Amino acid sequence: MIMGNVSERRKQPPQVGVSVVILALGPASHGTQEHARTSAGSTLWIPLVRRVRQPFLGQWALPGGGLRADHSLEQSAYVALESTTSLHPRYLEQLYTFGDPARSHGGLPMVSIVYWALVDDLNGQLGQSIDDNVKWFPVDDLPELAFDHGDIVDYALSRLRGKIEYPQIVTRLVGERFTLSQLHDVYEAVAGQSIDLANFRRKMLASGQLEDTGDKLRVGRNRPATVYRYTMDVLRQSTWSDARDRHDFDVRETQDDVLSALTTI
Amino acid sequence: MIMGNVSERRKQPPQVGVSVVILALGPASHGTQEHARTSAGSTLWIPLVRRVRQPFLGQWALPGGGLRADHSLEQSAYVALESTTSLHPRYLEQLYTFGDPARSHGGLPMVSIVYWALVDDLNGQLGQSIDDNVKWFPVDDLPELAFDHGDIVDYALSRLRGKIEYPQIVTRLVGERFTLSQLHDVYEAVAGQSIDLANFRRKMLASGQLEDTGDKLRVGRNRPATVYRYTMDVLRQSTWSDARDRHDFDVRETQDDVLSALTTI
DNA sequence: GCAAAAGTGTTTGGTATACACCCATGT
DNA sequence: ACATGGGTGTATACCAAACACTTTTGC
Repeated sequence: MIMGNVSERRKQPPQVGVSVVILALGPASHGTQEHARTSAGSTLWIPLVRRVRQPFLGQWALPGGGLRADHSLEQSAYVALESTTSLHPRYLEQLYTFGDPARSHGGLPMVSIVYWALVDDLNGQLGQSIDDNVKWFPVDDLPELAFDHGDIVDYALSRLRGKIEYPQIVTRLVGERFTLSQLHDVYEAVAGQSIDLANFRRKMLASGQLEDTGDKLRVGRNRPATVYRYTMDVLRQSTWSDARDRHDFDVRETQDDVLSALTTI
Repeated sequence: MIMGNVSERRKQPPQVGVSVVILALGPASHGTQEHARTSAGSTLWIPLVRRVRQPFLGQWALPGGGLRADHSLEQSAYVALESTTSLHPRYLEQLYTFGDPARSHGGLPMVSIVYWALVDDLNGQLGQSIDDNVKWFPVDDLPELAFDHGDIVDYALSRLRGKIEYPQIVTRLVGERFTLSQLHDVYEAVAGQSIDLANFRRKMLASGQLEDTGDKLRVGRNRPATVYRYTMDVLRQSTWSDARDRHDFDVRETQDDVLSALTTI
């Protein structure tokens, strides 16, 4: 697809694509004195792909793909996600659209509509990299990223921190049923700092959002902890203030939407 | 520009454009019993353009325009804004990117990168509509909008409400120098509800963000009010939590950037 | 009994809210 | 003097942080 000379191309619309910041809970990264303070703990991990062309050839970058007129942006992000991790996202939300001409650093001007996603707990999947060009990294020990992708990851993390209160989000990380310690662990992993456990317990229980399942769970050889879940009320209603955040769909539905979109018109 | 038949077109990337939600402070809209409660007050106004083609021909819609590879998204939004209002934005920030195929309602699939902007107080400019196809409306009395633009406006308002605490934002609405009553008026206009003035005063003064200019301002024939401004410290530092919000540039600078972008490469 | 994690109590300080009240000014 | 908006005081309630303490389990 040849596009004429440079001065002609300047008036053209730029390339448009979708990128995804994929986050998952995993074991605490080793060698970080940072997490020696915060209890044993978990950390967030993120998959990156190695670039196979200029610019930034060989550097790590966010997974991404193109747009199609018959896909919603969310569907495009979904496809990009699946093609790199083969995991199903448990949450998917638009982050921001980046379009500064300077960010392409010598490549074609590029507009990236960036999504962020949560996927299942990935314990055990870390070792077996499907592809040599895809690798998971702990967010507190990332390599240098291509383009402005480092900033983008930072932004995704701040967004997650801002939404950790929402049951729809935290549930995707800790699961449907959890002890207060597990929930606490997730909060600390996301916040990146320690949180007083006693106050955390009270705050959570006082919120009225949790209900006792009646079960107990013994992690080590210590006193068993009671297992909680979010109440149906809370999970159903979007307590979220703003309308654009209503993207907590069940992703299996969206897969169907992809199919229906392909057969519509 | 003919693009082949429908099934071919489906695999193409969709059209991409920029739209802008432009907000300005103006007099309270008449005939709204809503604002009888909240003091005399002001309201937010927004300019809309009448559509001159299908779909939604004749309906009111958000101003917008195309993208160019040598413009940043912000610059494109800036151009779209100027061409409809001939006003300079005092604040401009990306809102969201809309791209569901269904939203075009029979038109070509369209991705809209939406910005929201604040412009100067528009008292006096309301009557003299430059163009018959551009008209200002109070946000609490909008007509039915084309596409999903109604939702978009709602979202822009919720975003503004979420950011009213930021000096960079509120300053663009109330000006650099203001009495606490004026500031209070703006807060009420944005929140859409009344706020206890006494507590508002204390909260603002206790924040340490304001400093007395030494001047007094008499609005009617009552006791003169002291004039405040935000401290330089506060205005300089972005106290904002997230990195993507750093778009509180001085727009005059950006105009220069437009020029330099046109002359670069 | 002891270690380790689960779970409770209590104190302290800050902040939001409601509302009564005083002050300065022009007519 | 009095109406009007500017400006202050105060009581209540709630919420977050800090941290000492008790309980339950396996060894």
